[in-house]
Amino acid sequence: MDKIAKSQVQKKPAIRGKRPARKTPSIRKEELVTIAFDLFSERHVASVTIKDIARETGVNTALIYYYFENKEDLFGAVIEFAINRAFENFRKLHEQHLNPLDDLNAWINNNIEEFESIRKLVQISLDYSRTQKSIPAIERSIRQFYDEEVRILSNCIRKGIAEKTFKPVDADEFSRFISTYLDGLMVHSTILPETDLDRSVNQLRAVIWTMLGIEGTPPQSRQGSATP
Amino acid sequence: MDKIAKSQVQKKPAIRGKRPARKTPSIRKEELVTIAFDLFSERHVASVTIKDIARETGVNTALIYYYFENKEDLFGAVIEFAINRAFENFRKLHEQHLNPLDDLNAWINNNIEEFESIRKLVQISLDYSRTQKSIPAIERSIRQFYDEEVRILSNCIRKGIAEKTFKPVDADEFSRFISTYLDGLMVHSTILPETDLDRSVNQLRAVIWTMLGIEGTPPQSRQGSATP
DNA sequence: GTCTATAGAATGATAGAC
DNA sequence: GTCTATCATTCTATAGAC
Repeated sequence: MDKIAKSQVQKKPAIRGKRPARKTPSIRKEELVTIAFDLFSERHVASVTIKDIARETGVNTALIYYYFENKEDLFGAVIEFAINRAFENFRKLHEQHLNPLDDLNAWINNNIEEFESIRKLVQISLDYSRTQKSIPAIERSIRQFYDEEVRILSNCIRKGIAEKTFKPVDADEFSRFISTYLDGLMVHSTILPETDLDRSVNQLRAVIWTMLGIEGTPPQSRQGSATP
Repeated sequence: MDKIAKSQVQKKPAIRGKRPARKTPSIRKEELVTIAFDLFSERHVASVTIKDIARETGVNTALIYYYFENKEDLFGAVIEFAINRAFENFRKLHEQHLNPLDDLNAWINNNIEEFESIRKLVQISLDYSRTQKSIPAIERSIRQFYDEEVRILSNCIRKGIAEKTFKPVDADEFSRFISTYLDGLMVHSTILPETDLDRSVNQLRAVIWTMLGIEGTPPQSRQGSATP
């Protein structure tokens, strides 16, 4: 319900020429959730005030309460939004079924490309978890997110093992291991901003390649190097 | 300065029989920091009120301001406390130099034993990092903590490689990898409380053993199993 | 839909008695 | 050292005009 998609930018022919800022409910709601998402991931929920969100969005405080019951409600919408977006990405991985090795590479690359947005999601999930509040729907979503991420990888590894491309390992267990490492990387890059992501991911690849007994060296990622 | 050690429970012969709660400054300060540490790791700094800390400690709000300038000052003291405690643990690992394999096991076991307290430290460091506030001393401490943790492990691995017990790997890189995974495990166990720690650590051992080409199966940890 | 204005409820922090 | 009392500020949330 209440889908938030960044595409539809239909501006609705201005119901009356009265006020300039008037927007379609869905658009405005999307805007608020998006901005709140960024703020909540940068700072903790309790540190972000309704005023901050209003200011950043360029609207009045009261408007937020027109769209959301209260701050907690908005927070819930933000988590839901972030998880839905993550799931949309997973779909991409589901569709293309190449060979296990290419699938594996696609999975890793997806994690690199989406690193920032996954990092934010993880951070917010972490904040949510430390709330004593329990919202079953949210908890289910978070769990599903992790399950799905691991499931895709696990399937790919299992397939590779079946066709003897990979050495036999416990696919579920090893997938969870990889997923956990990536979470660690997200924490690291927050605590120590100088963390070299490419290097860390290459190290991960080295481990995966060894564990799965893949021939040859894994593809290296090297994005921006300051000194050539 | 202002060492906080949980041992010295000297109650100081009650300066005057006037009030029952009166305590030595260092004792009281330690008490406040310890309790604040627990609260700050369970919930975010901004979600923990001075009143919460006062109530939990069994003192009045004003007393906190007798020992600390303000909330931020207390937060700083808490991080410092947590890091110092972590360093004390490292010392233990520095002293006993057995063979590389035993040292490696000792390092892993230390991480299991201290898991909860390290998890709290990481969580608080993460919270600190999201503050725009920059306290150089704190930042240095956090960095030192990670460096030291990795350095101990790296030395051990390097030694093992030198005496041909371990296969040659980039010791620094691989140590950082392990440290990152453990951070991930901490996040995981917070977000998904049902996370099986023993299992996750065993999986880590499996990876380490393979990467370092260690003969035989790694020691398994199995603490409490519900169904036998 | 969006804003102005403001109520009502914490919260961080201080003055001063004991 | 520790407490009582209280202030100033900040923040969530609402009522009501446009």
